[in-house]
This record gives sequence, structure tokens and C-alpha cells, in this order.
Amino acid sequence: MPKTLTAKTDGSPGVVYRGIVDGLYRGRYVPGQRLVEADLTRDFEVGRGSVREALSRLAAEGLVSMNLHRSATIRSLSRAETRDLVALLEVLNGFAARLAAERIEEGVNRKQMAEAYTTLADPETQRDFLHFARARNTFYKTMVAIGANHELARLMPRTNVDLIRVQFRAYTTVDDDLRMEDYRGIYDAIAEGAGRKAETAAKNHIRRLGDAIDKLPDAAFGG
Amino acid sequence: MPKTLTAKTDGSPGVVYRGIVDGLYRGRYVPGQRLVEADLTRDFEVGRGSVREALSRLAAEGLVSMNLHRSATIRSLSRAETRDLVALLEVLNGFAARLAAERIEEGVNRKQMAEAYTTLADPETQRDFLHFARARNTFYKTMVAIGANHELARLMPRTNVDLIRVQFRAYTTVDDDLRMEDYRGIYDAIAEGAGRKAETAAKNHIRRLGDAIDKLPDAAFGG
DNA sequence: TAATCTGAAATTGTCGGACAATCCATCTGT
DNA sequence: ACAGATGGATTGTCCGACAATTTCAGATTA
Repeated sequence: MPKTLTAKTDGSPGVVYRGIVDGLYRGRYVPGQRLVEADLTRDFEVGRGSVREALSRLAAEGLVSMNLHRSATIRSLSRAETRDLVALLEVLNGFAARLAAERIEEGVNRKQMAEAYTTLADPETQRDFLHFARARNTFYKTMVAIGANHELARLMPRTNVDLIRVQFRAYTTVDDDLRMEDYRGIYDAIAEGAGRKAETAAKNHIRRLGDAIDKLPDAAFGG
Repeated sequence: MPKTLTAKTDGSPGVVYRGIVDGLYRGRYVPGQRLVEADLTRDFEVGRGSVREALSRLAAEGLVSMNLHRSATIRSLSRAETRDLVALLEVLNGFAARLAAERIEEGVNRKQMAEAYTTLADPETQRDFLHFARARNTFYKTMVAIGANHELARLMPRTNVDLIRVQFRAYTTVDDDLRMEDYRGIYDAIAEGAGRKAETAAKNHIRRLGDAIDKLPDAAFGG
């Protein structure tokens, strides 16, 4: 029986890959920080080749940037880059929401989507940043999965949502309630099977997010 | 003076990377073909580590697929995958066209766009598949560049347009004229600075492409 | 003192070798 | 003909080595 492992689950490079992404969310690594290969080799107890492979994967996804003969660094989004990314996410998430709405009736989709939304809306999960981040990721991932567009699913992780999440984490305490209403709106539209409506709901949500980020002070942007 | 090299231009892995992409367009590699590391090491005269890094980059972009303990293979799009990809490209290209139209007045954008379109429309370049493919790539790349959305530019090459281009190359002789009209429509809308119009023109073009592909026989799809 | 130059240390880029794990095709015995 | 054993081919991973380049502290100079 051949092992069916996804690209991220496999061996040593995967350990490093996941370790770094996880470390990002846990605050062990912060945007701008240098990632020295020798250190990673020691920390994760794998060969330099594996470290290298993990780094180049992360670079391909845009999470770290690699300059020739310089250490890789955790990428830090500038104001302009953030704006670009938000504009792109508006389009992509709108597309994903529309697809999800169109397929809500198939299989166990409705049940899965409901589950993801329920845990996201649970005040219990909202107490802890890590729990909330995970629930939100699950929500979006479910939405994309239900949409069943293989290529979209492949491309989504290659946007830098994670960076946005982490880089502005300190500033997100403002309007939690408003955002929860957004999520509810998106979910309801998807549950209704209203593709158009879901698309605009998702787009509007991202646009509001972009507006909020625009108002952030320069200190929130590293480079 | 620090060398300013882009991710694809750098050293040995870049040689392999570009060699394979180029080989794809030249027909040296065909979808489904196995890529044995030892062979590539010999052909490109670089270390296995570099070959490995190039392969994982290509895998990250979706051009080759890597299975555990099996050779990497040039990916072959199934009918469903192609449909998904086309639907995604419709959204992304629409976005790119809109952005380009909105910024056509800035700097040398108008001139560059006109140039790209002119060489694309030149009957001379349309005679040879390789020339035409290159001109079309330039056309789209210019459009994206003018749009000036850094994240979109980063993400576009990670779609599998190249695969579509190559895999269905044998079947594209049908409606060249119709497609040239499409390009003209897109270009005109961009030149007018009409964002909405450019978006729908690009979307319609991709949709027509998708319809054409839908009518292709099963033989066109490998896996 | 401040700016500049210099050289050593740190770090990455690349290669080659080595070995285990696994897959694949072939062979073998029934 | 078919199930299982077997060996070659290929990948996954690590290690060591060396050149190229950057980085930084200390020496030199205006």
C-alpha cells in the first residue's frame, strides 16, 4: 500500500516547514526575523538539505524571503503589499464563497460548513487568539473545500493570509463584533445557496478588513 | 554591489528550472513524462541537490507532481482539473485586466501595452508556435505588470497556464481568428481605460477558451 | 572624532558520497 | 495462471567539504 502523504506531511522538510509556520502563529518567529540555516538544523535536528528545502517551500509561498548569500527572513508586508494582497483576497474569497454556495447541497457539505461556522461563532473559541485563528482557518478552508475547485485550493495557501493574520495580530481587538457579523452574513448566504449574495458578502468583508488596515499606523508595517 | 537576482535567475537550480520549463514548450518534455533525478543531474550537469530544489519549485507551482519515493512527473491535467483551472483563470485574468485598464495612463504603461499587443497581433509572430506562445506570455505578463498588484504578479505564475498551453497545443488550430479578436477586445478596453469593460472582455475570452476545451476528446487529457 | 579600509568570521550556494526506505519489474514455485 | 519472493532502480535524508559572498569588528587615515 503506497503511503498517501500530502506535500506538507512528508518527512524531515515537512517537520521544519510546519515548525516554522506554527512558530509564526505562536510568536516564536516575528516578521523580519532572520532564519539562519545552521540554527534551524540544530533546533529541528534535521540535515541542512532538509532545512533548505523547507525554506524554499516557504519562500515559494511567500512566507519567507530569500536573498542571495543572505539569511532567509520572515517576510514583513509593507503597506503597499498589504493593500495588494487584500485586493487579491477580495477576488479570491469572493470566488470561493460563490462556489461554496453553489455546492452547499451536495454530500455532507452543509453539515461541514455549519460545523465550521458553529465553532467559529462559539464565544469559547474566541477567547484565545490561537483557537480563534485556527477556527477561522478551518472556516475558510472548509469554504474552499466545498467549492471543490482543486486549483483554487492549491493556490489559496500560496497567498500570504498567514502573514496578515500574524503581522496585525496586535491591532485586531477593535471590532470583533462587527467581524463576527460579517462571518455570519457569509455563512448565511452560503447556507441559502445564494452564490451572488455569498460572493458580495465575502468581498465586502475583505474590503472592510482592508479599510481597517489602511487606518493602522506605520508602526504596524515593517518593511 | 550586491547582486540583484530574481528568484528564477539564480544559480544552478535556476538552470534546471528554466531548462525544464523551456523543454516543456519545446516538446522535449511532455505531460506524464517521468523526470528522474539522476538523468537531470547528467543533462544539466549540476548536483542532485540543485535538481531536487528545482523540482520542488516546479512542484510548488504545480507544473510537476511529486509522489513519495516515485519519480517526479510532468503534470497532466485531467478534464476536471482543467475546468477548475479555467474557472480560476477567468477570475484572475478579469482582475488583472481591470487593474491594467485603471492604470493605463501611468508612466510608460500605454506604450508597453501597445507594444505587447502589436507583436502579438503581428501575423509574422503567429506563424511559429514558439514565437506566438512567447508573445502571448508577454502580453499577459505586461497586463499583470501594469496592474501593479505585486501579490497578483507573484501568484500568476503559480497557476498552471503553461500546462494548458502545452497540453492542448495540438488542438489549437481551430479558431485562431476568433481568439485574435478576443485579444483585440481586451486590448482596446484596456487602452480606453475602461476597467469594467476590460474585466468582462478578459473573462469572456477565458470562458470561450473553456468551452473550446470542453469539446475536446478524452484523448487530450492524460490523467 | 568620524569616515574609510581591511581582513577574519559567519553564512549561504553547491557539490559529491553514502546509506536506508521504498517502489517496480522480474523471476520462482506451486 | 497466480501469489509470493527477490533484486535493481529511484528517491529521502544526512554528512562533509569547499568556494563565494556578506557581515562586522578592528585598524587606519583624514
